[in-house]
Amino acid sequence: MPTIKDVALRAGVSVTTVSRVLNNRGYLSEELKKKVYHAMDELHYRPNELARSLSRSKSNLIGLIVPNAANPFFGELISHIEEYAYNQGYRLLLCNSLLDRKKEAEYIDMLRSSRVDGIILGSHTLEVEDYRHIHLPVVTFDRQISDDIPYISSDNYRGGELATTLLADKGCRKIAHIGGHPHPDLLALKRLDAFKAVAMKRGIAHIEIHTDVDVFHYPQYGPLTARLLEEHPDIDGIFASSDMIAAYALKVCREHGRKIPGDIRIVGYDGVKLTDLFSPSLTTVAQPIPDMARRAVDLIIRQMQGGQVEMEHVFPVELVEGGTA
Amino acid sequence: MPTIKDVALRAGVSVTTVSRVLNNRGYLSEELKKKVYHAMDELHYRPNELARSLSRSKSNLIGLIVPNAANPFFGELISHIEEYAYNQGYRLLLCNSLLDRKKEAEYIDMLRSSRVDGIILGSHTLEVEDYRHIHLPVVTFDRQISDDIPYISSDNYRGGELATTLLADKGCRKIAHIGGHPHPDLLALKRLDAFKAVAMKRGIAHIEIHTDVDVFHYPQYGPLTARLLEEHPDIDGIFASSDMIAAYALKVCREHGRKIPGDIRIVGYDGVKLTDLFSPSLTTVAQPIPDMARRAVDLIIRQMQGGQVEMEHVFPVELVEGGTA
DNA sequence: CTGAAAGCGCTAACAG
DNA sequence: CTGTTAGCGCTTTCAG
Repeated sequence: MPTIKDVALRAGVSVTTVSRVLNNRGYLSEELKKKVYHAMDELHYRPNELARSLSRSKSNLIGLIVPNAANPFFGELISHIEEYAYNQGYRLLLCNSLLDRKKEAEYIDMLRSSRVDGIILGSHTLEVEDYRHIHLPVVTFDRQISDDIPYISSDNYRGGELATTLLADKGCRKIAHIGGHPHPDLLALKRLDAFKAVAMKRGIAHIEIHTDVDVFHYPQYGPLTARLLEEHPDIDGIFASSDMIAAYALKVCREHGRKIPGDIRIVGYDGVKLTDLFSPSLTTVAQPIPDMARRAVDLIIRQMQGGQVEMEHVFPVELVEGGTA
Repeated sequence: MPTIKDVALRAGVSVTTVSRVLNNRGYLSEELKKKVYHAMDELHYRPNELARSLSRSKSNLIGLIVPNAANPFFGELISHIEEYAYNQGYRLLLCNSLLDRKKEAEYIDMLRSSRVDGIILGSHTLEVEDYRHIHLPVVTFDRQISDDIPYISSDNYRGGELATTLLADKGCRKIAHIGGHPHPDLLALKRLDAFKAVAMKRGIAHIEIHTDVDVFHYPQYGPLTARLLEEHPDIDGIFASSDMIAAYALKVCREHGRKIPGDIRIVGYDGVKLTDLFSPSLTTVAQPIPDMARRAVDLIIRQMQGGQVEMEHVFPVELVEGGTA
């Protein structure tokens, strides 16, 4: 593979000059540029980013840790983050933590070794302390790790209000919230808070059920919903903490002979593309995923440049009325 | 950030020695190792992978280009590839081509600049010629680019047979195949071939419809299916070329008042996790995604090591009977 | 405006 | 068995 030296030789200039045209620094006559570019083309030259990164001590790499790329929500997030990062001149190093503490810690180490310029955390199973030692631009999704690490989230409380209010307005008398384990650090918990508050205010019976630990292990939501229906046959509204959970709830309700939305109304959360693939489409509280993805990348870049950044980035949600509520 | 030099100084040895314990090369007394490890710990030392990669001219990076990480099939693929690659000591550089020729070409250039050790192509919109110049271990999914680039696919023809035979066995009299644009290079075309062959043999009326270009632009499958139902109201079986397409077909059929599987039977392809999230679960031809992911990584590694590899890697498919057929 | 040379952090001959 | 030293390919002072 040709190096900058080969190009210099071929173009009859010094490596410094080649480097200059490569980075377009300082004055360079058109003629000179042409000559160098020509040599590059002839040799099929591709600058070695490893060497550049090493020498500049800047890799233009962003690490992204998510629980699982196979999850539709994270799939969309990844897709948008990658796209925007690429447009800003950054490459993406992707990691699936599978919500495993040890693996997540390893990944963080690995990313530091890789000298990424920053880390976007969509998964954060570790303790606050573990994150303080990263010493790198970081931004998290849906968790406030410390007051010097910016976070991005949707307006969870508002989302919970929208969903629950919709159920109430549609006349539900007994509603349930289904979600993952309510870890106190998770901002998604606010969806539940709002659910309770609205139900209370509207004088509606409400119950909450959740998984033990792994929020993203979907098969468990089937039995969970089934149990809900058996123990509370009079349930007529469900607020699921994600669209995937809503989909499972929808399925199980139907299998139990309930008409949706006739007997039971269901509202999801996230607004992933997949929602309109169901029949009827899922009614859901949509997060502006592309905007959030973009913000994540921007925050990494701004921190990298030493800029001061806001710590809270709460994005507005929107109720998308499908046919399940 | 501490360097190997700092560690050497702190441990009272040379950098060579530190490098040796880092790579566990040659004989090293336990005592010496301890000393070095201790120094590393004290300094919170993390070897700089950029420097290592540069010096060894091996990055332990694998580039993965997919059409879109938000697509459930690719989401699962990415997830498995990442997991296996990581276990083998490789990191993943992810790219979304969005099926855009120019972008894909740019990504390939970028990955070469990044000195990835190999490229896994889940997206391949370019001409054969463009790929011959990569000069790097490559493996593709579902497309045979040339006879020296290994490819991975499911047994498309067999899958098409399974799906179509199922429809025939269930008594369908007029069936349709819905898929993306049938690009001749795409191995997925064999699903269609099998569909036609089986339908012919069983004496069943059959038609095929497909999108114009972008296979992964799902919204278009709605209208496409709607048109199908209007022009051929007597359709009683659909073989969709992916689970996502099947999901859209399911939805549209229902919206047109058809009972599934009573009036129309639907079979998908891929076997993504999402299939059992529908009610009823989608009947589909499942590909062994984890095995295929693993093979992709193995093939990159083996080629990298200069090993000779088979060119064809066709994986068995399995009919998964959900409730739509 | 251009080039020589030092250095980014690590590896690997090659000596000792 | 351990250390010296010359790269890996590029950037960036610092002279000229």
